[in-house]
Amino acid sequence: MAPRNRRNPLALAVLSCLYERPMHPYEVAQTLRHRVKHESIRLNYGSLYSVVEGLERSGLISARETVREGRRPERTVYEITDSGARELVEWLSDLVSTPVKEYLQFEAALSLLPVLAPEEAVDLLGERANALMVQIAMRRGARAGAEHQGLPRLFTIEDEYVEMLQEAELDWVERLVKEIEGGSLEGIEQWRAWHERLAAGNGSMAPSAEGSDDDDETTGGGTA
Amino acid sequence: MAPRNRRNPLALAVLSCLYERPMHPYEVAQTLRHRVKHESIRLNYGSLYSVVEGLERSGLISARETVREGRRPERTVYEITDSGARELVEWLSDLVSTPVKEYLQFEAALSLLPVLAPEEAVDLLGERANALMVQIAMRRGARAGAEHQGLPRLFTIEDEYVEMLQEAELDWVERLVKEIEGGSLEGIEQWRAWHERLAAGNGSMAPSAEGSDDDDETTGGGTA
DNA sequence: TGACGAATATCCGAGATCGAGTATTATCCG
DNA sequence: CGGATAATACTCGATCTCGGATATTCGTCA
Repeated sequence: MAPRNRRNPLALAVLSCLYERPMHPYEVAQTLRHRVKHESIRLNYGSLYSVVEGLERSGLISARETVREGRRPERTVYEITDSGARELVEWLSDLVSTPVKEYLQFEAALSLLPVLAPEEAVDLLGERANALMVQIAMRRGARAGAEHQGLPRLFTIEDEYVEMLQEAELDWVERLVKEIEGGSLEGIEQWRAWHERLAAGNGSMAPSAEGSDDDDETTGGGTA
Repeated sequence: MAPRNRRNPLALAVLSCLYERPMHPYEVAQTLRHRVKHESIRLNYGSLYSVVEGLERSGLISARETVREGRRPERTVYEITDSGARELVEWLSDLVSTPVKEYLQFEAALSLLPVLAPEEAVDLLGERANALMVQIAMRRGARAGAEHQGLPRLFTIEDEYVEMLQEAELDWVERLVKEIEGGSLEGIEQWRAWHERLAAGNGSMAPSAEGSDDDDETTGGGTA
């Protein structure tokens, strides 16, 4: 009973399905698809089967039977165990109650933004803002149009969360663009200066701000 | 020259460091640490060296020399190639201009929220709200207190982004709690009803809302 | 001076992840 | 009725990821 690895939320989704009733892995996938949970939880068959294997090894689920219909591949039906049900609730509670640090692609990009020229950055951020507007509109359309086939909000609450994040990001990006264009973003002079020197053929540039006065290499840097 | 895999942003960070000057991998790590970029870009030594290997295989960087000082392990110094510099700008531009779908842990949790009892959910969401307040306060404190050692905002813009996301989430979570408590969240009656039946010993519950009218479960009903 | 921890610099193997492949049956369409 | 497409149910191998070893040197404090 190796202590489970709580990295992949697909395992959590599998547990939650088997909590309802026993299923075979492919059926779990179908269920998640029908409920559109694969848009919040990464689901691909490669991972699914290894995740299921892992859950079995840890004693959180157990194979109940393997059926074969005609000459189609065997289906192994799994059921959740008591410790599996406990793990489901514990893990889920943990995810709800405790924010974890996520490493977002856009965050990474922002952290290296000075590599791009300021005008470039403004254009690209503008593109992003447009894309976000489109995505938000589509999401709203999907929700309003189909009204989720009478599915109460509770069961698509994750969708509202993501929409709200996108809206917040859109606002922020638009403000950032204005700050760059208006020159009110601290550090923009250095940014412009470097890229002008770059354009003039002077190769070396440093996207960090060690140039001013105190060279704190090796000691200072950290925020304690 | 295998077409590079743009999954791990650490590769982007490596490129951006080597864009400034040639370095050996460990030095890249130091640089990123000093600039506190490891809080936006997942950095661990295991990945670093394999990422560097991959970049070399793809011709985006190349080993310039391997130095040995005393009897310490050899250090291989890498430099960026022309195609590496192009890839850096293209990749970064792409990340800035095009939002990608992120699979957030909290999103996953929300999508399975009905597994928990409503009162449980309220408590846990409250805990989350508190934790978020603490994190936001600490982040602000760190920024205001040290004023980033004179580091202009431009170079820590990713930090502002993350703070803004946390604030938005905090607001949203607080609103959600109120909606659950106030009973204004659509679907809450079913939620309560199921969990009351659960508590009364009736085992079977379905966290999806297929019970009312349209029943397309698993495309075939019972396969058993 | 010599013990001890921290820093330097890299490597390794177990496990996770992913997309593509396989083999069969059901469904549709004229 | 036959051929194309979709759906069913899983498998495989190549790559990626991570945490922890490894081996050396530096600083420091008694």
